[in-house]
Amino acid sequence: MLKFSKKADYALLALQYMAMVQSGVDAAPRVVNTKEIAEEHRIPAELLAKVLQTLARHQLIESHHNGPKGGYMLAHAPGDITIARVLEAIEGPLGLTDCSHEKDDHSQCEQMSRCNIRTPLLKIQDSIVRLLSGMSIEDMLVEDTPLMIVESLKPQGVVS
Amino acid sequence: MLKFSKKADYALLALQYMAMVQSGVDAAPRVVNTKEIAEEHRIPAELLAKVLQTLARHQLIESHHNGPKGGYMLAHAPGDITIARVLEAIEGPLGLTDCSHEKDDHSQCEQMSRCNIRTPLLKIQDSIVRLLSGMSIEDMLVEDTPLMIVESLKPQGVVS
DNA sequence: TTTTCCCCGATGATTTCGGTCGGAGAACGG
DNA sequence: CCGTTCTCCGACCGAAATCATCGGGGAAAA
Repeated sequence: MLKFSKKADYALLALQYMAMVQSGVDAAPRVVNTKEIAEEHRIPAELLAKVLQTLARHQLIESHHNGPKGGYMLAHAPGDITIARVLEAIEGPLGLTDCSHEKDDHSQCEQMSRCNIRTPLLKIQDSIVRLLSGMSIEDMLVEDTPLMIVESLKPQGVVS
Repeated sequence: MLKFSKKADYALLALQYMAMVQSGVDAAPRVVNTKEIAEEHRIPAELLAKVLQTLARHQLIESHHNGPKGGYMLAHAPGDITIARVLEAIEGPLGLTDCSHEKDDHSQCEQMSRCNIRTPLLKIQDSIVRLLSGMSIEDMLVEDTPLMIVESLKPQGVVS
């Protein structure tokens, strides 16, 4: 459960590789093509191509279709590309429930009035989104990944 | 993305309802049956039944098959039933990637040696699991759900 | 005995996901 | 100048998981 799709994995893999190439020792803004990433990570090139197309359509990377020397480049600084943005580009708006992005009226979900778990789940979802928004591709470059601290505030003192 | 399955939704819904009945104004440890929950929340009874069976098999609730007065009851205090436990019971061990529960050797994933995103993703996963483990069914009973605070620590000062 | 409940298995429909195919445009080599 | 080669791009298709349903069986209460 909570598993990323392979497309999301490939997207993160590719973006991390592109950031590593660009921000690496040679600061030359090189253009990388699909095959290079696919061979580097031993993943099917066709599926990766579709993932990169989606990323380009969402402005996360920019495509240079210049024939044999074409390819992709990051459209933003690695620190500005958050995990949340990548996931939203690949798999649409992220939300735990179907009713995450609906108004409080009962337009869609009939049983919203009887639903007692919507509010708590929205809280959890908000925390996860904030978590994913706090980590960027740049954070995946360093060896020691920044650690996320999560602590829960319980207003009323409940006995554990 | 990151969406819960309907079975997970039904499980949380049912557990919250059972907790509300048990910990409500009448502290009588009443037994609730499948049909009652299904009609209360307007969800298909057959699927809910299977969900409850799964929860019982994982010791989260206990079944009382006492004929017409049979049903289910919480097996633990609502504060001891975390969201993480529920999700694991319904959908198996939770992990962002396929290689979450593998050792560091290359037993399964061929490209693990080339995978530069495994460590960061494991960090994120750990945060999410900690988040889901920090919230219980009891927290879904109160009106104002406890809020989760997430903050990221960036060890080395990176320019934003 | 009849009803009502929990329990388990098998089945079909719907959606998503993973993967593959041909087409259009631009640079390189002759 | 022209064809080849390389790239990106969109449409297509089969496989797999999921959602939902049904039927059979056992046990306890009415």
